[in-house]
Amino acid sequence: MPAQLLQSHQLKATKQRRELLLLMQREHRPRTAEQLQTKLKDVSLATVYRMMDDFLQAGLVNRVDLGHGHTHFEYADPKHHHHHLICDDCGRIEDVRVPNETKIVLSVGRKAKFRVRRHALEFFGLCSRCQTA
Amino acid sequence: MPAQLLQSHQLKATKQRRELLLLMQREHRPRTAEQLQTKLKDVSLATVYRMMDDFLQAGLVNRVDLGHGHTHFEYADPKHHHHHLICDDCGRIEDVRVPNETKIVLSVGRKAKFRVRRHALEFFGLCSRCQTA
DNA sequence: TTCTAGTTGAGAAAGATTCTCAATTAGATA
DNA sequence: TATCTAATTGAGAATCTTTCTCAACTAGAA
Ligand SMILES: [Mn+2]
Ligand SMILES: [Mn+2]
Ligand SMILES: [Zn+2]
Ligand SMILES: [Zn+2]
Repeated sequence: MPAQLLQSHQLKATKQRRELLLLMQREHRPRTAEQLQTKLKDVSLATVYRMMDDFLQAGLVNRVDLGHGHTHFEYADPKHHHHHLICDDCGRIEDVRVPNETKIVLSVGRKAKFRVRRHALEFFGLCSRCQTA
Repeated sequence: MPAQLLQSHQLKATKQRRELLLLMQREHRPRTAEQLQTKLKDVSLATVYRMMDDFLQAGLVNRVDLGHGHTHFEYADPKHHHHHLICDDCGRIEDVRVPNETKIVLSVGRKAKFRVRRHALEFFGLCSRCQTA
């Protein structure tokens, strides 16, 4: 599947790209370039970053800023669009869906005459466990 | 005003902090540490970063990720909470308010039993000028 | 099988942010 | 007002993340 998905975006289906895309589909969690490289073995870190640029352009992955000082990447499954709740205390990351998000985004864009192509949204605070503690 | 605002947050009202806070209140636009330092003169870049940490903790400023590879900071005026529309083409940045945002954020937090303390939201795409061109 | 534009590895380079530590200072106290 | 001390700052080194360079390699077209 990764091979065809890559080619449908005009990307050569190299071994490295197929492996990275498959890995990200399996993980479906925000990961740093370094974390991904570790699980890939035999792929240069520079190549991970380069592939990530390609995937971002193709819309296959999203950039996620968890406020850790380095970028995280996550597979962009259009069927499971979501955002994140990030605990300031324990660092736990939960996925969350925002009701009526599509409508909200469309209305914001329409009002400003801005064609919204993508958006980034994260919530920071205290997860349920850390609130009680 | 900056002096009292600082002290109300348990921050010593040093010359550097007063100047930086005043500058950010005037600019009310996302700025990098370096851009701010340039306008301050006689303040070390390390100090700008340190003050930014203090201000972030106090909730006086927000971190803004415009996707430029470095962090921007913006004065957090509670009376003018807003987000940004960032043009992929020309880089223009527009402020935008999201209707019923407070309600949406509260409902997301309630549903997940997560105490949301802050959130980051940016929209990327094409501004009105770049759509026609 | 051949050809070539696109891709990759390895390490250097570039940038951004943090750290170290001696010198300075805000503001509490006498 | 003068003194004292913990907090803050400047300068540059250090660290960390991301990008760049360029020679070697390969996907996929012919
Ligand atoms: Mn997720
Ligand atoms: Mn703004
Ligand atoms: Zn937590
Ligand atoms: Zn534009």
